[in-house]
Parts: sequence; structure tokens; C-alpha cells
Amino acid sequence: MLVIRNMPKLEPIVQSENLSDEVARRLRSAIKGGDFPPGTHLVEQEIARQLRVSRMPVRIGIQKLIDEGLVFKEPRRGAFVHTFSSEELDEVYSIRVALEQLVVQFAVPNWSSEVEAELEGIVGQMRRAAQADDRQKGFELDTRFHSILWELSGHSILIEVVSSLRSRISRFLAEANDVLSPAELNHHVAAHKRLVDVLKQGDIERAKATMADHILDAHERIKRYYSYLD
Amino acid sequence: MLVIRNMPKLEPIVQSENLSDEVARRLRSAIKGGDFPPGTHLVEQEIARQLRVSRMPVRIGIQKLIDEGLVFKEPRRGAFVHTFSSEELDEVYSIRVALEQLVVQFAVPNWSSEVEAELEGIVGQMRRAAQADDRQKGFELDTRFHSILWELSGHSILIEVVSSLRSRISRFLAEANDVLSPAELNHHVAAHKRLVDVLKQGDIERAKATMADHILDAHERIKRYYSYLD
DNA sequence: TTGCGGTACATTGAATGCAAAATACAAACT
DNA sequence: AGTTTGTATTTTGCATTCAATGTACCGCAA
Repeated sequence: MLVIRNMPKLEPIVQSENLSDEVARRLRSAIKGGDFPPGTHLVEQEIARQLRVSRMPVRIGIQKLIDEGLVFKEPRRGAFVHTFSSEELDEVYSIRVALEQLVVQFAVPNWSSEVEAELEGIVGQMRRAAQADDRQKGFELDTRFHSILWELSGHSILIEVVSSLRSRISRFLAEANDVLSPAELNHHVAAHKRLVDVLKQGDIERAKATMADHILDAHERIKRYYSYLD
Repeated sequence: MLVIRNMPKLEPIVQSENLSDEVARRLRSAIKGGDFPPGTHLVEQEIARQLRVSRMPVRIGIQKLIDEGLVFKEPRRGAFVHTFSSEELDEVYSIRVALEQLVVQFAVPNWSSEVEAELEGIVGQMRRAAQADDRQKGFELDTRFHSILWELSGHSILIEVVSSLRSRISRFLAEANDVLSPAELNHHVAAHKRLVDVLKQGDIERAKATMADHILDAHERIKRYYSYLD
């Protein structure tokens, strides 16, 4: 396995309720943001030094990431940023299709005009971000959109599972997002608009089907990007 | 929240590759086995003393259980065995139905005569256990049966997610299993026999439907037991 | 140059120590 | 009796230390 040693710099933690949670947050966002590429050796001492904490909160923080599937550990060797195969990407998506449909199923009965307004608003912002070619913003809005639906489902375990799945692949999502063509950006916005339209009609089966299409579509797109990386 | 303080005794860890993993295993099985009822306060010092290890491996071990959803933590108060509501039970089952169908979908193409023989064997043992009224054995066989299917799917993340879901509710499964009527035991065996029969025919859609029936059936049964507990 | 050994170094795993927060308990007051 | 307040104890969170293991580097010989 390729082991990467050059770690990017981390800003010291100034203050926090709970150091290990804060450490986990920092490492998580560093991994998701691509600052820690797959294979990076997470050396406790080094992370502790940079964050100006001791090794213990780092250990606990890393443990959290292990259980999220972002990091794996080899006994007596240490923790490494997980390398994702395209098979695993397929796997995550096949699970996500099933679970996002479940989300829709539970979310539709909880639909409200407030949620509708919020999602419409996000789609509007998405459209403006697409016109301004602001991919970063678009990605954030996409994340927000889906997480609102998750919350609307009201099922906490489902939220936990589905968000953890998305978390695993978020590095790929962020990367693939950066290379979207303008056409793809518009397509993406339209897909979310269509989702809102179907959801507000309250037809659960159609909404599930539309969501499935949307997820499968995203899968196809990211697979294309991923295969071009190989 | 009800906090339970009387902890059952734990046998000291004599030797192990990795103490924190061993601690996690011990606590996990104690929770699943019902020795640590919901609400039990997992006091690090006390667990460490009984297992004859220091608090650190206990901390890491508990962290693993938190991420599995068996335990939750309140800042500066400690870790407690998670209390399950009947809503959460419903939630776990609705996710399991979706994912076990996915398992079947991936498992059917990998079907082999070896697996068939193994599963047939388990069903046979189940039948004998039912006749002997050995509920414990029956439960173990049920667990084995499903885990073989999970493995057959060949999808590691799916296995991870679905087994973690079952793990969350295993304490309920074990309890409800103890009060099965002879008729229910036979019904249960028959359901697994039917599953094998459908699986070996290779019709994915029928197999998925049969699996869904089986899981929903288990859900109904456990809900009946659970409602009678209230 | 390449393969091999041995030693120094780096890193994890675990135990212990210490401070801060939460809890329990008892005395005082209403 | 019930409530409040102050104190002692428990328990967590974090830091530090030590031991065991794994890794890297350097010299040396083929």
C-alpha cells in the first residue's frame, strides 16, 4: 500500500468543549476536503503536535473516523486514510439508492410549506451558483438539500446511516464536483428542481422513483470522473 | 433517564493482541446478552478494575460501541447503554428490509452448491433445535444463516451496515427469541427453508420478496413481544 | 550495484497522574 | 417535611510516561 507521509499543516485547536470531538471534526474535514489523500499515515504524535493537544484525544478522534469508514487501522502500524476502490463506490451508491428512497418515503408525509419554501430557495441559489460557475457553493447547496430531506424523514438511525455513507464518498463528490461542465451543472440544478416538484405532489412512489433516478444519475457521473482518473 | 449502577461482574482479560478490541468485545456481548440493561452507566474505572486493564483501552473500547449505536455518551457524565424505543425498532427494521433485499440481490448471482449445502444444513439443525426446544441454539443458527447470506453478497460495506443494524437490536432479538411458542419456532424454521428454496431457484425478484416477507414477519413478532413488555 | 543485517529511531499500545466537572450526601434553614 | 447550600467523593477528560513493536537507514559483503 502506498503510504503518504507529508501531512498538511493543521491549525492548533484554540478552545473546545471536547477535544476528541474537535480533533475528529478537523481530521474529517481535512480528509473530505482532500487535504489528506488516501493512504496518508495519520501519525498521532504529529497530529497532536500540530493541534497542540496530547495524543489521547487524537487517538479517540481517529477511532471515530475509523468507525465512519474514513480511516482504517493496522495493528501496531497505525491509522491510514482509507483508499476507495471503484467497487466500493458502486457499493455505496447501491446502498444509497435504497436508503434515499426510504428517506423520501418517510419524508413525504412530513412535507410542509416551510420545507417547500426552503428547498425551493436552495434550488434557486443552486441555479444562481451554476450561472456564476461557483462549484464550491453548488456542492454545499447540494449537501444542504439532501440533508434537509434526511431530517424531514424524522428517522434518526436512517439519517445516521445515510449520512455516514455520503461521508465516505464525499471526497470523491467534492473532486468530481470541481470538474462539472456547465451543461452538467444545469442538469444537476434541474434534477433538484424536479425532485422538489415531485415531492410536493405527495405521490410517494413517483417521488421515490425520481430520487432513485437522481442518485443513479449522480453515480454515473461520478463513475465517469473516477474512470477518467485511473 | 434511569441510570443503573449495579454492574454485573466481568472476568479479567487474561491475554489479547489488542486490549481495546477485547474490551469492546466483552462489553458488546454483555450488552447484547442483556447483562448490561439499557441505562447502565459504563464507569471506566470500574470496568477497568474488573477486566484488570487500565482505563485507556476501556475508553477506546467504549468509543467503538458508541459508533455501533449500542452505547451513547453524555459529555462529562459518561457512557450509558442505549435505551431502545419501539420507534427505533421500527426504524431499524424498515432499513433492514431494504438492505436485506439488496443482500439477496447481490447474493443470488454468487450462489453455489457449497453455500446451498451449508444453508440446507443450518436449516436442518434449526429444525432439530426447534424440536429439542433449544432456543439458544436456534438463535445462533438464525444469526449464522443470515451472516452467510451477507458474506455471499460480497459487498463489504453492505455487510458492515446491515450487521451493525442487527447488532443494535440483538438484545431484543435474543429476548424475544426466548419466548417463542413451539408454533412460532416451526414457522421460523419453515421461513428459512422457504428462503433457501427460493434463493436456489435464482429468481432475484422472488427471492427479494421472500426475504422482505421474512424480515417483516420477524419485525411483527418482535413488536408483539415488545408491546407486551410495556 | 544489489541484497542482507544490525542498530537506532519512530510509532503505537497501555498505564499512570492530575485537574476539572458532575454527583452524592449531609447539614442548615424555611 | 421539604428545600437549599456547601463539601467530599466520584468520574471524566486530558497529559505524560513507559514498554513493545515496527520501520528505516547505514554499512558491508557478494
